[in-house]
Amino acid sequence: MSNTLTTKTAVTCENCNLDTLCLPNGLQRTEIGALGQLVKRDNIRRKGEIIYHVGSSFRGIIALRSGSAKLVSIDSNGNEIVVNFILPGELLGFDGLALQTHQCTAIALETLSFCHLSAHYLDSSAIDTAFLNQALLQRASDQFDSQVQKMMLIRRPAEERVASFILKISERLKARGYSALEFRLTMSREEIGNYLGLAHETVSRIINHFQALQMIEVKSRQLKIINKKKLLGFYEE
Amino acid sequence: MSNTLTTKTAVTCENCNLDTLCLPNGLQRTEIGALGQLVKRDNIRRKGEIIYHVGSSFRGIIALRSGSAKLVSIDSNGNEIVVNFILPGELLGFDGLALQTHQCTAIALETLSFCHLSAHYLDSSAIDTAFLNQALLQRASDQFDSQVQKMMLIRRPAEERVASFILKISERLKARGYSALEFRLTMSREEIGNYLGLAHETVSRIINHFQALQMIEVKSRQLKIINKKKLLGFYEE
DNA sequence: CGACGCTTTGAGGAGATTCAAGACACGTGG
DNA sequence: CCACGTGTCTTGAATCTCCTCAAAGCGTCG
Repeated sequence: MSNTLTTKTAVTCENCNLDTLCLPNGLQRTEIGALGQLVKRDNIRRKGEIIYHVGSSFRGIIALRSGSAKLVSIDSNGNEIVVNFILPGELLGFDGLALQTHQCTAIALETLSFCHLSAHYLDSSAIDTAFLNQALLQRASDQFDSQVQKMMLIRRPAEERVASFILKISERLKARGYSALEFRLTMSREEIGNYLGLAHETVSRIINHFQALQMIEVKSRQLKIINKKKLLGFYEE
Repeated sequence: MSNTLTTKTAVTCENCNLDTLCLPNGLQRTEIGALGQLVKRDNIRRKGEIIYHVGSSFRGIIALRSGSAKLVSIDSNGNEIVVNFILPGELLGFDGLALQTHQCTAIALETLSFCHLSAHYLDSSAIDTAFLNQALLQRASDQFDSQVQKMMLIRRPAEERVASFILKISERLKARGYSALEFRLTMSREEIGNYLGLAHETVSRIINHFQALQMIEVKSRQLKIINKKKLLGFYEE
């Protein structure tokens, strides 16, 4: 692994800059080292390519190292809904845990790289599984909490949903070391609308309305937050 | 525990009639016995009483033995939404797992009883925690899957949501040994509407519309499914 | 048996969708 | 480097679904 052609030095869990966000968070130093042995790195996908497909057997938990992805669910009529967007440092794959078969499809929104913690080791005792299981359980529950939060958001008026969406993306990017106030959306209006339960025209209208109100500046997918308080005010009244 | 005043013999995990639905499902006989030692039984709540409250510290996973409950989430503005309804044999409490603090409130819809697997033992090694952790992980993931399913449902037209709701309750009751075609709803129209993202008047209208179409028979909360195919047809076109 | 809460039913209105068309951005090839 | 084409984004107008408000009917429980 150390003789790659990249200019970077080999990345392990021990020196990964996402370690505080990713699964190792909370593990002992030695355990992180052990975990590092079990992880497959340097997986790459390009825009539109699939990370895993609905119905495929669960192969493990995935940690996004760079780039972004969307998690979509498809019902029996072929309706596709965006369950979540995944940013660097975030985990992916919990939809395959319960039934050992993925219930969703994960698709790259841009070029991305990810690490892969093989399912084989999730129930083996290669490392202190008690702690790892605990961590996984927490992450899985966290996914549940997020869905509940999203459910609450979907009940709110369209403008609140969009305001909240912008602010949440901002927060998540900030937590990962990116600018909180100026960033590029990697998903289309259509995908945002699908995620928020709105038509893409509605999303577009509201985003431009926010711009007219001096809350944000938008140019296509480039977004700049001008007045965070006003945005917050939309759903904290 | 065996010297209770009830007429039933003492219930343990080993002789509980919900064993195939509850957590022990898949455990070894001896492990079920061990698990039984850790469970607090005979907890009772009456209609409207709280099982656990949002913000309270996580004390463990709960298995509903009889009766039904609702799981509600409350946002910063005091808006209350019904996240889920819980039927006998179903598990509860996963909203407290990630942050060790409950994110939701669980409330009895009628008189109910439940078992309580103390959180203290979830990370101790009193029994084969590898297996139990695995089981818990699967249940937690299952909760996530359910929320994704619900998310998809909420995108559908109101009539589909109600049809799906009726059929899902029917299936869940059937799996627990109750009649699949005739049952009593333990929740109000208001609560159904809240759960499905509809006004209670809309729920009422649609239920009565279904009755006019000879799909169901309704008398207040008593419900009888007359034509399951027609109901299915509403969202499987 | 009376009161309260839940359910039903109707009318009107608001918010978001759908349909349609034009503007813009981006990647491709000349 | 620019022209072109495709897909994305914007904007407008008409429509529709579902909500809100209002009031009456029913059921349930003290």
